[in-house]
Amino acid sequence: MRGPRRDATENRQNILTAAAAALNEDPDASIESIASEAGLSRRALYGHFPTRDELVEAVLVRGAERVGALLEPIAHPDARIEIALFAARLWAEVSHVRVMAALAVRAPHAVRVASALEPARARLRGTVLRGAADGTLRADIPPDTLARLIEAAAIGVLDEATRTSMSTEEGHRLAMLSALSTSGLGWREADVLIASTPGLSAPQTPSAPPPTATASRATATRRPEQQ
Amino acid sequence: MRGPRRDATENRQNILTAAAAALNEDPDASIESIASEAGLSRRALYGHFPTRDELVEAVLVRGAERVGALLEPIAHPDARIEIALFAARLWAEVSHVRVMAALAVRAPHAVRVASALEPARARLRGTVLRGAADGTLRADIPPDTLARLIEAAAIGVLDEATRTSMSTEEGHRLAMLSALSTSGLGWREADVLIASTPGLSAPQTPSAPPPTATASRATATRRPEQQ
DNA sequence: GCTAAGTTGCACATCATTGTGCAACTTAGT
DNA sequence: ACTAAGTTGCACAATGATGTGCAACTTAGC
Repeated sequence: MRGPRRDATENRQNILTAAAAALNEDPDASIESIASEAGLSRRALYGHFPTRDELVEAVLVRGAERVGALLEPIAHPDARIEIALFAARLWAEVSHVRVMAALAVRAPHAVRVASALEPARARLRGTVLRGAADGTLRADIPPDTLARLIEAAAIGVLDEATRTSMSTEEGHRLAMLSALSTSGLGWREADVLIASTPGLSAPQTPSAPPPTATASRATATRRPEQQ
Repeated sequence: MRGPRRDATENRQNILTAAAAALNEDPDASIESIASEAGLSRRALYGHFPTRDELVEAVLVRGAERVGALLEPIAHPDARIEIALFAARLWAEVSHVRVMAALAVRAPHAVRVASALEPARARLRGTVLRGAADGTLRADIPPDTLARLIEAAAIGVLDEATRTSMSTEEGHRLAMLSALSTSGLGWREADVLIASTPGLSAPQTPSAPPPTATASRATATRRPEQQ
């Protein structure tokens, strides 16, 4: 009789995604707003997370894990293509990535975000390094710096995608183009590479195609009093 | 007998730059912290700005004006070069630009920042449009979008510059490279363009004495501090 | 249908921050 | 040296958000 209830653990996930959405549009979103977006009372949140900070932390870790897991299986002999694939996959996780990017700016969380993202970043650095070594990527910028610039460029696209409603295909393409351009490719090269490489042309998202972040808002306050 | 004192108006400037610096590392910096950074008491700030919001607003407007004024005189028949020049000038105003970028994310200020930056952005859009029309810039991304991506890329460099201490020369070069790459140039093209165009090669800061080679050690020297 | 897990609403303490009022002090400008 | 402009420090009210305690209620799982 003392097992944790099923709907409770599932609520925990709701809270996390609600928090991600809320923090996405305002990094200072209050517990209150997060709770209402999750369809719970403020008080109930404390049953799952003892502290706002721990909640944010959880969102962070979860996001970083997702991104990490998403990037991990990607591999390609051509560093350029691998980077394009990175960008493409990142696009599938727009909201998570943006939350982290937004929180990374806040002084208090900066360190945590950094450490949470480290694995994924290390991965990118590795790819950039390889590309610089075999001449497929630019050689005029130190690899470590270049890796961060690519990341920044990718996040730029994600921001842009959120600001203007952008179709999934368009975002997918832009993310790759941006990453490739920053990597040193001329725009024609980039276009050709994308067009001629099977697997880059279309966003093959089997799961859920994320349109553009947070859909529901405003009318909150209402809680699900189902049967 | 009733003229405003000289040191008071000069304190106002101190406050603004202090606020810029403080908000730069934490967009939520308290009045207290801003005051102490400016060397004044919290109470004294209210003698200059009635409200925290108005202070932030002032920082914003000032930053936007600076950037606007900085970009306004730039003109070049070649859109690519004009963009490189934009990036270069932006580099000279790192802190101001970064503050605005950081504040642009905050929900409350987003609109104001946007409108304050509008002139500068319009300028960039114009240049991108021209470049797209005459074939010097990429044609695979809608100009308006491209303009924002270039902006994002530039800010990415600025962030990177702030994170790692970066020499003035390095930052200058990176800012231009990043903008040009996003604009569609291949890295070799970009390098050649910069090298072959007089006026792009070095950060022409009349005030700061160019570090005479002796200083630069492995660990990059310092980054250009604002006034 | 029992029961513990989970939720709710409210009251309450705490805390950080903002913005004001006021008296005393210091300084710039004349 | 006189005076108004500016500054300081303190006290104080007002928020707004966080986190806790508690009693009552609802629901999932057995």
